[in-house]
Amino acid sequence: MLDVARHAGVSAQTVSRALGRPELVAEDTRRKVQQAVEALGYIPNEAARNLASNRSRTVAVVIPTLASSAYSAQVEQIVEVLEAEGISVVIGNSEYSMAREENLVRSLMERRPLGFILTGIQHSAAAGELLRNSGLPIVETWDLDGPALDAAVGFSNVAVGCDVGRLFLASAKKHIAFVGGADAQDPRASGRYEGLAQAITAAGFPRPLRIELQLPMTAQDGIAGLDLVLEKAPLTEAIMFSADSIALGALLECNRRGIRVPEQLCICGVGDYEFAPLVMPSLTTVRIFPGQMGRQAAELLLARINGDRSGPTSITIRHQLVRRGSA
Amino acid sequence: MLDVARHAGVSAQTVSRALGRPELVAEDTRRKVQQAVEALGYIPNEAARNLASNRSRTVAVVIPTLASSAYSAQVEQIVEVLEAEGISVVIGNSEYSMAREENLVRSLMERRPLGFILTGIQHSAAAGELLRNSGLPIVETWDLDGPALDAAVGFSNVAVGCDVGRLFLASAKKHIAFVGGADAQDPRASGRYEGLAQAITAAGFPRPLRIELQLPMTAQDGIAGLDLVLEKAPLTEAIMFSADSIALGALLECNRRGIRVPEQLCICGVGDYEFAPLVMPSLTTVRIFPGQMGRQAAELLLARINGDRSGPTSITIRHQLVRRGSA
DNA sequence: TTGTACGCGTTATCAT
DNA sequence: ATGATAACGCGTACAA
Repeated sequence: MLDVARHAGVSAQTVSRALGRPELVAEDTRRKVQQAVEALGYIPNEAARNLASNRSRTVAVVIPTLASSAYSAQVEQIVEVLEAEGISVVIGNSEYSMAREENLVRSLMERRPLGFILTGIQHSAAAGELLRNSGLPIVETWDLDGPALDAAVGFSNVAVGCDVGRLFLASAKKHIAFVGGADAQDPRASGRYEGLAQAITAAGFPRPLRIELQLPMTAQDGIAGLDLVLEKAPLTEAIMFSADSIALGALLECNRRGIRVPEQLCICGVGDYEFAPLVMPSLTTVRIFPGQMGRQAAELLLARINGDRSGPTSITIRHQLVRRGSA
Repeated sequence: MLDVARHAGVSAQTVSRALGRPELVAEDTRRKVQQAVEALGYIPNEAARNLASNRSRTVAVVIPTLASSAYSAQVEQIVEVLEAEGISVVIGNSEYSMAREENLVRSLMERRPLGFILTGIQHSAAAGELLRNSGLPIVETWDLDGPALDAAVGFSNVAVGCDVGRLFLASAKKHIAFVGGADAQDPRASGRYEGLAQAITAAGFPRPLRIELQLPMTAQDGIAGLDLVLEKAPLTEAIMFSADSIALGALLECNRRGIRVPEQLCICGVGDYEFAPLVMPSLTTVRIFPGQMGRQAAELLLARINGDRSGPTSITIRHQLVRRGSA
């Protein structure tokens, strides 16, 4: 920066201002500085900037994985919103592990980010404390079924499960099962199961069987889930899967085995993945809107970063039962 | 850090060492420092660390978008490899624009990243110069059909097009068309078209029609591409689409219109997206391995960051024609 | 509108 | 194995 200052015949401070707050610098000076910057190929040092101003231009985002289109769509929108503000996004993949999430939070804190966007409202005690004590704006996503650390953008997984339960009931199904991520890894799945169970038991039918799978889940795991259901509860008439990925595996396996869907067995997923309308029969599912969730999470975080705590502390992203052929 | 030093009864420098290079510190001292760190909840300041050491722990990744599963799968693996080394990943979305890519490179440079992973080998002149002059390790992905700035991991898009061309020829199709991204936005599509054209013209048939679409492309755009092909070249017997997403739209539209696939019209995509085996008829496509590409790119970058320039400067990720029902 | 002095929190270097 | 001192490159606060 000193080189640029000399080249432009001004002080270093003026260069700093010309770059950071151009409105405080005379038009003429600014141009000279700009020319010097280009002539010398000067690139400001973000670390020095952060250290001096005690402020980074980074937001930390922690998600389970980018391999699932729901999370990547969410991150895509987060990046888009924040990039426009000159804020960059540092990604951490927790791989569905709270321990890994805790490590990520700890190491991301070293960057002194402007804020955090997290997945879910379930964190290790240490991570929660770390986040709370930081005093940073924090937006949690994907789960509105409990208290947020600071603010949350998402939906109620319980409500999602409820909707599916009611759909099954409307088709006069009463032997219901649920296949999804294990409770310890996937609290969102647990919420969906709870909602399903509430709807079913409220109608006077027995609490659905729950099969817990290890994450990440592929279509193959869906078949395993189907097998377990049929083994433990052969009378099952309808299965809710916690994600379309595993619902898909089960659906195709039913076709192979000659189990008629939805006559013999109803199948419903969550997510409305790209393939859901394409399979035969087409997959009934619950549509969620991860991109919107990402966008709103980023915008809410931005507001809070800018000191605006007047906004809502919780934003609901709608979900939508999409009834197709499989249930 | 001074607080920690006082609490542990040592100097700040020892704290720094205990954290950064524990092997240089006596076992006993290290434990005391560790305890002080935990007692005080000390979190190192990455900006200060970067400034003092003149070294960040960041890698910059620039891709067109995370919304496409190919790119997000790539980034997922990059993050996984680098996270294990304590390096974090900053993402930039170019939205298929070289101008935006240039801005991203410029602003990411301010973080003094350890290296860059970029998409494609086509960049604006200014971006190229910026990257070259930085002296940083750079890995370009997705395109091996030209000279890399530094190193490249990917495949030949020309070869992909060639393979599809030969497949069409093997089915005795000679009126061929190509639908894909516009040349200015999507150089990878241009490579695929060139390969296709090479194969077709080498067999003595006319150069295929090329339809150029604006990015990003959805299934809907595939229908528009199909329409244009049928309008400009009604005799077309086979269409290569530059991505499965648009091939899907065209395929479903053919079903709707009663155009028999593959008898009347062969359709082939690229990417082997999740839905490709699921549609009717199942989609013939070229499988690529974005996750592998990401992993290898990250590993190659790591090696170069560590000063190891002995490795290859170009790594080929295999691709694979997957013949299914549509061609 | 511009310049001067100082400090941000850490690591490198050298000394002990 | 540990400590003292000097940077690292910039923004803030204040003065001119």
